[in-house]
Amino acid sequence: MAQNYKDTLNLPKTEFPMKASLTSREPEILQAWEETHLYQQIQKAREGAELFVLHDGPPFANGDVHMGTALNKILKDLVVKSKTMAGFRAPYVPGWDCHGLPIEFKVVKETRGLSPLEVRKRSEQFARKFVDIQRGQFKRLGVLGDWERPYLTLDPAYEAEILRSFAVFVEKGLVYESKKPVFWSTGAQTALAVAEVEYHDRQDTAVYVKFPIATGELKDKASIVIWTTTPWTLPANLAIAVHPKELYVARDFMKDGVAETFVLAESLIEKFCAATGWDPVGEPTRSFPGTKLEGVGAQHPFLPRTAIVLTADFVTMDSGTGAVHIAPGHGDDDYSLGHRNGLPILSPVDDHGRYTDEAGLPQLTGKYVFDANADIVTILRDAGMLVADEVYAHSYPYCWRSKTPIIFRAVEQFFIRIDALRTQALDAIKNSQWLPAWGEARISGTVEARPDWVISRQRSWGVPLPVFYSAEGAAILDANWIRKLADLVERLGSNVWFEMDDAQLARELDLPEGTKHRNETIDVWIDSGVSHQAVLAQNRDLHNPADMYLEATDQHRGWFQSSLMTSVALHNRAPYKTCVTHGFVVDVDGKKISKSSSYSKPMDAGHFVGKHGADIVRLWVSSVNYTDDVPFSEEMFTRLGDTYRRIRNTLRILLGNLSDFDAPQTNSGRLQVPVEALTLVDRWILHRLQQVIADCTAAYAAYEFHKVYHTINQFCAVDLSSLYVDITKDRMYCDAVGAPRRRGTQAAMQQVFEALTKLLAPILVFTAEEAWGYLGRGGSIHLQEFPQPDDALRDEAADQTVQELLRLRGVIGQAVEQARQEKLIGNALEAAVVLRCDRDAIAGVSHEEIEEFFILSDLRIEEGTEPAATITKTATQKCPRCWRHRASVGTHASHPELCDRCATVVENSPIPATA
RNA sequence: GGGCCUGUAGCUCAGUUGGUUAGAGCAUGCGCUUGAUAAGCGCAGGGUCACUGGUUCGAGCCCAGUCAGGCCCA
Repeated sequence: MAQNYKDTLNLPKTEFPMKASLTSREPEILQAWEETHLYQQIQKAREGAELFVLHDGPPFANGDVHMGTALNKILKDLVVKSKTMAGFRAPYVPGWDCHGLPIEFKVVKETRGLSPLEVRKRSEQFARKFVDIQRGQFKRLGVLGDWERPYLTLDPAYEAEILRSFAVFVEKGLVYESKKPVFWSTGAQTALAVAEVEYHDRQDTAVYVKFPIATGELKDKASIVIWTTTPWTLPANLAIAVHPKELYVARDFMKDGVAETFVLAESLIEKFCAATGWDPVGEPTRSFPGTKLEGVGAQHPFLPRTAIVLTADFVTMDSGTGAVHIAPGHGDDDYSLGHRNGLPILSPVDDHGRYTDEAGLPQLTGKYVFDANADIVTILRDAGMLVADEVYAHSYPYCWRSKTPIIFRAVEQFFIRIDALRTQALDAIKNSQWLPAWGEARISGTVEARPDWVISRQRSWGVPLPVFYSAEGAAILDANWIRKLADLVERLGSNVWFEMDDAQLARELDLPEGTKHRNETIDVWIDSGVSHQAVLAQNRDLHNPADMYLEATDQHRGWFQSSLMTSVALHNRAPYKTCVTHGFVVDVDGKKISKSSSYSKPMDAGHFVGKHGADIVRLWVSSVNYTDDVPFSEEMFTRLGDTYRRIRNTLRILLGNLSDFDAPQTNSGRLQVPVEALTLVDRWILHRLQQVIADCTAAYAAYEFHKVYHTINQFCAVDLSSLYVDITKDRMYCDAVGAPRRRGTQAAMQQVFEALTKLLAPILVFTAEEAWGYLGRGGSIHLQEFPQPDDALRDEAADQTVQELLRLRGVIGQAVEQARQEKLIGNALEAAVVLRCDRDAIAGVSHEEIEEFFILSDLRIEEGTEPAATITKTATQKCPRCWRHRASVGTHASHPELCDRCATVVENSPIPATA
């Protein structure tokens, strides 16, 4: 019988499904966006609005989009979408870094023995393939942008801008040539990248060699002993390095009746003796720190030259003598130490790894250095400079291609003078905003410390290094020639450099006859580093400098810096106003993801999009504080699914409650009912909504997306779901359809729904769009602007009163809970509650509203200081329509079962046809 | 080894210029509801604020060190 009354209720009605089915619904929405050209629509809608340019740092076009890439791209999209909804014109032009070793390496690995031109053609195919793959994956994440016109560093027009920028560097005298050691394959006669080196076990002759001290206090009295596993590098020795703080001694040693005074690290004496058979004799001498040796000259063991003693932190005490043989032409540390101290680069070895005349050993000229090791040992022994030799087993780098041991060899490289830019760069850093603020210290640190920038690469897949050579072989850096080349490249692509022979190219560029060129390329960090010039300055929709760069923290040394340097060189300012950084994706234990094998596969973003949907991935991004490392786990995704469902159901119940409310089709934002006509809870929820709007828009403006997430989550779970929606159920369901207080609540809900959907739109791009569609307003939510807090809807008094009521609600809740435990009542609507409290605190709220607020049937309020509630079972009858136990049940003649409110409603409303 | 950074409930986050008993949501447990129902509501448990020492009347917050973790160097 009671069932009959269900049909007289205004239950929520909506087609908005409870189940999200994101994995199938998102692609449909995506398709609709494509068909309606949503991105273009948005740009058009913001025409003339203030411009905000987030410049995309180009990811490498290799591999699938993983969670780290997704994090970065979604953060960028959150910025772009929130700026757009804040009223800015925020175009987003995505880009890809297409040149460089990671791609070339994969191509060369697949097919070996390709010509440079073939390598280039295959690399381009490879890059374009992954541009397409990644583009699809980024779009699937809900990232909106100019996907049809991205920037690619391999575009001829882009390449031309790289060359034109290079021309400016040349013009300003920033580019110079010098030698620098690189991994060199003597088998393949080419420079190698770290990735092309593999390590094999190998036995070499290690030697202890003495360098008689030739200057200072110990002149002619002692010899510094060095240890090396590469005797062949000794002809290139120019210095000896000692640690500045470690202790050294000058001490007598004896072997086979011969006594000598050696200088070496005190802590290594024992090992030295064990390895060489020399024994210390005489009194231990006083030790002294390495700095004391600084500047001392020592005679080269077999060449007429003096090696200078330098101090260096890289000297370790794990092996050798604590005195390190330095050959600036044959080692990285050696090079930088030599460079800092003004030593020349001596690298007397040819492409095949054979000594040249420069080695100063005519009898060995032309000999392969690894074969010459034995000769060097002999020379040392004959000269009386060999302290000891030993067979030494170690792991040694080999060329992965020719399987020959590699050598460190200095070859001509081109550099950019950082010293000429450093001061201006540091100023530019100060003039930019860094988020978080410590980013400034971090990039300043790297800029202060960085050495000159090596910009030449002995590789094929890149923009040609625009250096020409005279017939005599002298390098020519000419800005005008480079500009001519840039024009040619813009027309025909950079392959011309590799396709044309010297004569052809000279003719094409109108260069002197006999001008030659080589197959070297520019460091790819220049490619992406000039994107401000090649993209921001070229695209009329954008501007330079950008408002924001947003990348992971490793880019302080990477793109943030390379872009800064090139921009300072070109314009003497930073290419960005603000740099935002985010951390890396780490697992639950805060460990690097790649180290945890369990995540090796599912780290692809596609895995999670396919399993949970892009909106969940986006919700993850929004939920974390990205300035730290970003935690990630399966559990988090489960939790996020819960949060998502809570938000979705909140939107759904609001829509359901609004089904019979005539939403205005045009003007949004206007409350449909005068505020004064609203009940307390309505005024309160509108007040809360203004706070939520203010908090969320402020959080968006500060790029603190996790605050948006938490604010909305809290608002949905507490204010709306457990309070407002729950409290207003009675009036929404049971009041007459057109009852003023019901309409008032709908007006408030309308406000809440609209604001909530808009505030969610940058994060839950698909769900917000879907929900927006049910409002019947038409168009995409992404064309809308954020709501603004309306002071007329703020109501501190209502908030105060509700805070008081919530305190009392807690007291009642506990009492009701206890009554339930005691089986006194089941449902709280069966309870008769006597509440003792300070009546003044809730003065002005009608008894009816208070009962409704507490969701009670039978409440009596008595005056008291300390709030307390006592529960008994109510004596009144249950109204089968509204389920409240009311004294008025049975008083109505035509509907004796009903309470007076319900009886009136039923009497005055036509029973729906379905009944 | 150096530079920069992080460390608050099982998870994600709050925690104002140091000032009562460190908060929220989710998760967990126990109930209620079956008119948001592969939903909703209530109540409860859960923290040596990484650790150690210091400054202070008082420290999650300030200082030093240790441990753990991240990025970049070496």
